[in-house]
Amino acid sequence: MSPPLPPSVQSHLRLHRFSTAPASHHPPSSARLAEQHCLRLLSRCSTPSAVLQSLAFLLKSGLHSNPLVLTRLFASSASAAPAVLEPLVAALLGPSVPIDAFLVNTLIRAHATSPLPSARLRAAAFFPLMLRSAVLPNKFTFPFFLKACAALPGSPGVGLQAHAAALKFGFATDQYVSNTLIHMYSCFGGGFLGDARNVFDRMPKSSAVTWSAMIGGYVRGGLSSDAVGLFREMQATGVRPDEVTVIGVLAAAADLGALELARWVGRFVEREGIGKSVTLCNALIDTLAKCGDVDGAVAVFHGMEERTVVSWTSVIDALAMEGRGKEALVVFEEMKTAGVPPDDVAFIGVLTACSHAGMVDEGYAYFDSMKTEYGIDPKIEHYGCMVDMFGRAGMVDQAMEFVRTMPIKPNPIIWRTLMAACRAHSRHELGETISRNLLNEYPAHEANYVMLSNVYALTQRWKEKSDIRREMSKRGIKKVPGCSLVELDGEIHEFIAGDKSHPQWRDIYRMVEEMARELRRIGHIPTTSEVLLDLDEEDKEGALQWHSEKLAIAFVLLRTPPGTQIRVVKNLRVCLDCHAAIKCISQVYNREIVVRDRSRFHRFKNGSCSCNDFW
DNA sequence: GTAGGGTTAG
Repeated sequence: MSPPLPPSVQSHLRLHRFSTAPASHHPPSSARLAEQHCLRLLSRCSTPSAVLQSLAFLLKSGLHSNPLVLTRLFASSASAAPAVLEPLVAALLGPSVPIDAFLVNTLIRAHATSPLPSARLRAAAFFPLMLRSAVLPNKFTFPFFLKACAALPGSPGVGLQAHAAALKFGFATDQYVSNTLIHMYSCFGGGFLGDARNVFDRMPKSSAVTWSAMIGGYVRGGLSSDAVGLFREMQATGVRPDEVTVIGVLAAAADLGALELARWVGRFVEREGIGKSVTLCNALIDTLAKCGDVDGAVAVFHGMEERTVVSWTSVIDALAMEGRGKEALVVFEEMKTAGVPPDDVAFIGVLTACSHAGMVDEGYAYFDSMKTEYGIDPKIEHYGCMVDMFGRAGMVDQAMEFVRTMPIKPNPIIWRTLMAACRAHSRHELGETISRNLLNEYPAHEANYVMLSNVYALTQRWKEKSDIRREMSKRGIKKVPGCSLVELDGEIHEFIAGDKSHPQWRDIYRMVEEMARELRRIGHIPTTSEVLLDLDEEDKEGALQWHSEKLAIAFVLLRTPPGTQIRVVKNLRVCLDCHAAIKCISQVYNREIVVRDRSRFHRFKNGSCSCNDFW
């Protein structure tokens, strides 16, 4: 059904009828008039509803087969709602419309950038349509087409065909096409990163775009060290990095927790006169925060002339990560006062802040306000925050009831959040039930085995526990090894639990032993029981003493002068024993130790931690 | 009318 036409269109229709009446010598063709009107209308189409109205007019006036009008409409609708795109496609494919490359290109682009997966899926299908209609692709076709394929990382086959077609039509060596190929392959992940690198290596000429695409690809693939390495290579070749390149490097620094690098990028941007756009500042805020420099992040925020909802959200997240929930809420209120309406992502930050600071009532009020004040439908992430909030506060039954009654099907993350609550508040029976269900539904996920095994350990059911372990190894499921990173003099050093691959491992292990002696001297008792060993997600085989964070801390203690801050980034959560041990280390060695966990920051100083043992 | 980029529950 067509929506009601706006008054302007209705008045035009009247005008239209009027003008079709027999007139003077050169009667203007009604089709021509309507087309002109339509083009005028479309040139003002900036909102989905405007596009929809134009569409209604098109269908009514029979212009939906006019290629010029259609092309313009597709271009206007690139940012419009998917609901608009669907009838457009139907309009195109229904009547016999003369198709040219321009039209198909526009169509591919409009669909490739749609937020709806089904629309993106269709984007790539327009290329065969082009060939069927005996239209040759032009130089604009492949960048659009490949970008559409990049949006479908689940079906790399389409992308491979696209690459083959680009070769066949002689466009594969075009700069734009090559750059997009790098991007596309790196979006596919896994071994395709090698294909991206292949394209990159074979390009005779490269630009900042080329390097940025490859750097971004490494970051996306979790190879942030390689991204940084490639950036250094880029500087050696003399290609001038631009804003986008630098944003890629910042993402790498954020991933690695490399504060020195992040600060260096800040200075580099100033020195090189790279424009400090809102996007760049947002990346800088996020990166500094993820490297543990919240105050630096806030300083960047305050220095910005223009701020978007992303800027505000980044600061809120930064504070929430440090457990500074009250401050995060203050910023959220300031954002609203500043006239920036929060979006769904901002609410995730706010709800996380409430959850981590134990502010259940506030959290509930904000959750309600999403819908009532801002018309935002909560997504699974928001429900997840609420479950976490109840769970952390010890309201496990409320959390369970919340999950039972929520309008979205709970996903594994929701169940794992509940599990964490059960573990923290000793609700072993409920935990076991959830854990078993989870494992039945998702038998390929290692985390689910670890959880059930932890429940058995907590209830001293060693037999069941070892059964689970056996099941895991039988299925070839491995735990993710614990891994800690530290940055020293611009180098990133990586430590894995119990590994001896570092060139200085002998010194490091001696230092760890010395640390253990010192800790015992002041009365720290290592929690070596198997229960606690398994409480962590860390590999069971790695003895507590050789947990990666301890190796990393020992290394930095050896290599830096007294009083220097120690910063560690860990891929998993810190285990109970390491948490207690690091508190003591901060006291004995008089060092501030900042550990970025999988979920938050811990600042150890004078024998205590900023998380107040609540994490 | 063409390429690379910022915030997201545990």
